[in-house]
Amino acid sequence: MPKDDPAFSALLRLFRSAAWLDARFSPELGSVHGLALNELLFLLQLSRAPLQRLRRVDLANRLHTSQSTITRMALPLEKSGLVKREADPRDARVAYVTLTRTGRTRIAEAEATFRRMATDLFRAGWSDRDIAQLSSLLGRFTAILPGDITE
Amino acid sequence: MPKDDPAFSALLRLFRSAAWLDARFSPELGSVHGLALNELLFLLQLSRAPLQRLRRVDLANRLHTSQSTITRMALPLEKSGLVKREADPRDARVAYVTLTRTGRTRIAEAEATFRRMATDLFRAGWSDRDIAQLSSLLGRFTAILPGDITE
DNA sequence: TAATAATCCTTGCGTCCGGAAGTATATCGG
DNA sequence: CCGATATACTTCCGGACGCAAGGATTATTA
Repeated sequence: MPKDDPAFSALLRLFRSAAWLDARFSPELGSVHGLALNELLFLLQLSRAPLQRLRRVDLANRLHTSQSTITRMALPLEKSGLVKREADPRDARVAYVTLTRTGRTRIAEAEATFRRMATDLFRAGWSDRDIAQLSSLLGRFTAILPGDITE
Repeated sequence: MPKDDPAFSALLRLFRSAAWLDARFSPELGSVHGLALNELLFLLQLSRAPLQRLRRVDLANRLHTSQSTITRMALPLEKSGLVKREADPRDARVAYVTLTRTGRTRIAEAEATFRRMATDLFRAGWSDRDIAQLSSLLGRFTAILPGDITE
């Protein structure tokens, strides 16, 4: 067993951090806007997409989940009017998930509180340089992936 | 909407990275050692604990999951002999989860392949300094938490 | 000491998820 | 033009999870 293995510890800490942050943010996010973290990321992808819409396959790839999960997640969002179903005139197989006007305002509000939670998270003991560095390093993973939110 | 918000993008990228790495590592890990990623982290915690054992509550806190999940996860691991149940003579409420001898060898093997996957992950375009920096920055989150694997 | 509260674990229930199978449509090769 | 293959989506099924309730044991406090 290696004495010092930065790659190993970095990976472990990444998983631990994600699990911790998920457990920490989910309750507040759900109680404030009625959205699970997954749903926020779902809507965030749509808000960044051209025409505010995405095919279900692409959404699945961007969220690293299965197509069946997208189908199920879209249903309640449609029922609450945040999202609507659209057809593609060129290809009858695809069913776009499109952000509605109310969906846009809702995700804007949720994104605002999410940003506030993010800044609060780094308030204690993090310099601006630290945060930028962490974002940059993690960006090496996400840059490869489809749907990187670079703003 | 802020033009540049490093805290926001860092948090988003952290979640995206974790989801991607989970999807990437789980299949290989499962096929090679018959262990899910959660089970690997489960056993890893035990292997680092004094006497190779932990109370179920502590295990739940370290893995950021519920007690009922620990109860259910322990069952198949007991059946395959990687883990056994132990009582505390001082407190009849606790039921330790203890790593068995076969469990020790199994987690050692799985940890080895996990380390190899970790180094492979950073092979392209990452300097040793980058990896150490990422590990250090993420360590600020995990250092607060119980069960930090610092080796 | 006795009642109350706190802790540890398990079980039941509802929810969410991934993979396989099924349906519909599009594309490719002859 | 037509069969074969590929793609997009949905549905079904089994597994994994969190929460709330319950049972057992320990700690606290009057």
